[in-house]
Amino acid sequence: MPRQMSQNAAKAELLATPMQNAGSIDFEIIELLFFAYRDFVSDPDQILVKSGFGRAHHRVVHFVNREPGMTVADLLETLQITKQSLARVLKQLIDSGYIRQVAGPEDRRQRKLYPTQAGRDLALALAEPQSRRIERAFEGASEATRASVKRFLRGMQTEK
Amino acid sequence: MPRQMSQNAAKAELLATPMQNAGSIDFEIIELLFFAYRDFVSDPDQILVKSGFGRAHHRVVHFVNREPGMTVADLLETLQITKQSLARVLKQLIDSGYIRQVAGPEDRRQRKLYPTQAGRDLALALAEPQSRRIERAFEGASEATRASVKRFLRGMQTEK
DNA sequence: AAAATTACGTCAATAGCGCTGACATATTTT
DNA sequence: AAAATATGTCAGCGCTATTGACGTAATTTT
Repeated sequence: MPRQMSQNAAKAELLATPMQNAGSIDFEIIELLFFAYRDFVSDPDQILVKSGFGRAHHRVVHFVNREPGMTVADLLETLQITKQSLARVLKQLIDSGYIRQVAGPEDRRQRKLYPTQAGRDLALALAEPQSRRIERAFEGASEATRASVKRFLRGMQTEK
Repeated sequence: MPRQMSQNAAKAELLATPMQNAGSIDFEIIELLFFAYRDFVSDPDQILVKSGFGRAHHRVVHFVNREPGMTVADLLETLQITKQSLARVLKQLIDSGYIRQVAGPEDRRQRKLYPTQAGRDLALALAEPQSRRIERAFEGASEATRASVKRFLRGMQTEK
């Protein structure tokens, strides 16, 4: 029965069993991270499309608001992207009046970045739905639990 | 002194104070999520470039391994992308021998997706460094803490 | 003072991954 | 027979990232 055999051979290479518990890998939490992060960024994404901006603009406006006076090099270090990637996004935010550059007082090659009031407002508007989502996820949680989650997230980061 | 005044006016629009504690928004955890997720996906990304694949391939190969026999529609629902987005990625995985399609036994319009052994191996290889990272982040944590983190991540998801 | 380095900007080309819109085919349902 | 469904495909586009190369101004080193 060559026909049957070849069918079996073909079928034999297909795996019908769900991947789980393989080598003590927790696939569930891997998926939870994927879904959680996807929905977490979906809130600001919806707001950003209205302004013609994207996720990259969000990141820039966020960190400049968090640390006004940071330099372009600081920002590249924080975001871990290339200056060519940053260039367009930063230019658009400056042209749109959300961020301004000031030559460094000591080192005038540097461009210190500051938010305008519009930039601050935008950063807050983007953070708000994310914050609400986080509060909802923490609903009923103790301070200890919040601390545990933060410790976990810190532990997920690559150490530099 | 019009010159001085215009200088002051320009400066007045720049905010030098770091954005923090505004309206009880926890900016720290927002950043922790960003950094944690970025580093979390960096592990598989490094492996994937060697095969000429990307993050989208990872997701497809992951979920097909988690639920062998899922249809294209199931996958689109899970990933929440369009079929056009999925098409190229899925085709490449099929052409490369990581995934196979089988016509649905009841509804022959359906294409049930199964991993090959190579597909299973790839999914495991990609999950492994992520799992190690998660274990490191949980190092010393109790079962209760792990459960709390999972509950938090579940709470971050948009309810359907 | 000249040379090297640094901080930043920019031009050009490319890749990955998502999107919309339109159309085609096979199959199942009505 | 007609309508709906599941899937595939073509074409074009947008956003974000990449590498490589080059330019300019300012600072540091020699």
